[in-house]
Amino acid sequence: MTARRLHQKRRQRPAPGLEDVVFLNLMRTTDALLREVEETLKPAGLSHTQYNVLRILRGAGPQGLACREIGERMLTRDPDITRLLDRLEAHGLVTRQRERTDRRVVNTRITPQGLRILEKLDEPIAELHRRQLRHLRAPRLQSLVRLLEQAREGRP
Amino acid sequence: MTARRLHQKRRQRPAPGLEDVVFLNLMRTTDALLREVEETLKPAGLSHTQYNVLRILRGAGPQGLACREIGERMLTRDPDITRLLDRLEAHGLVTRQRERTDRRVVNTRITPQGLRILEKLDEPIAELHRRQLRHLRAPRLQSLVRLLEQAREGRP
DNA sequence: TGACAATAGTCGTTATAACAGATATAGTTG
DNA sequence: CAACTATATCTGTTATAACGACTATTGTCA
Repeated sequence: MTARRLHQKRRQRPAPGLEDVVFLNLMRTTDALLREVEETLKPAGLSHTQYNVLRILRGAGPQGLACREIGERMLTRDPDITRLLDRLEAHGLVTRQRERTDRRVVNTRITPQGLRILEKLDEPIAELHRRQLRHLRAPRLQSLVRLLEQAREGRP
Repeated sequence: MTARRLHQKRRQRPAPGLEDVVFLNLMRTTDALLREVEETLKPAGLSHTQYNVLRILRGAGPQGLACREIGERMLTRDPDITRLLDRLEAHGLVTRQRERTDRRVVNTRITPQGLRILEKLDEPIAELHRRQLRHLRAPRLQSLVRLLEQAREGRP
């Protein structure tokens, strides 16, 4: 047994388990892909969170959504939807309006300008994702999706 | 063909490709797992980025590392290592010292206190990861790792 | 109805991330 | 060796995220 770099402290730490390796790879891969997405969004002046919210609002259609519902649909939960929407509203990409029936809720809708920005981004983003994952053929992508779903199964 | 919710705008958007679904699931899964990790780190007063850096420094051993090297090893690239280390230094978890041979570089080392904190977290974090992924047996975890590696292949 | 809890969102504050430019030191080359 | 380029880090600034406390409105039930 060669002794090179066997610091006494090191030996005490158990070897990293497979689960830790999964987590590490998840982080690295997500970070790598996300970075390129943000690069693509930068010219439009959107963060990926803002982009995500705009897509949610487009998906919701003309009747709009309440803050809470937006929060529930987001990819990466943000505890402060209010100010996120403030910024989008300041840029004219969404409008807000208090609900008349229940005056607690504020309804948010995407504006035509917001829709235009999204439309201009649709194809570049789809193209990017295709390029990012072009190494993998459909069956592998499907396994990946299935494994990712399973990985977060049994969780609130 | 039923007409319910066929808004004219909707039809124009192409159905989301498989690659988009992969990306969505990556984001969701990473977010879900990371959230619980941060929950576990909170009592120790560390963000996951800080935790990551401490682990890198522990791995580097007593000779320490330069900022740039830390940056290269991080899971999620941070453009401002300086202030991240400032905070860790303020909490007494790392020390910094200008290199004598090359006075441009600043060497950062983890302190005994930093090591103690890490040691207290090692088992809870490993346990969490095991729990998070207990649905999946080793072969699946291995496929997942392989697919994640492939997904970020051919990239800087 | 009137007190109380639940819900929806907002605001103040601090911490951290992102971006751009500045500073100091080291290598390189005519 | 002087000028130039590259490297390593730092600083100023703005934007965003995270955490709590706070307000307004609605629902519930004695």
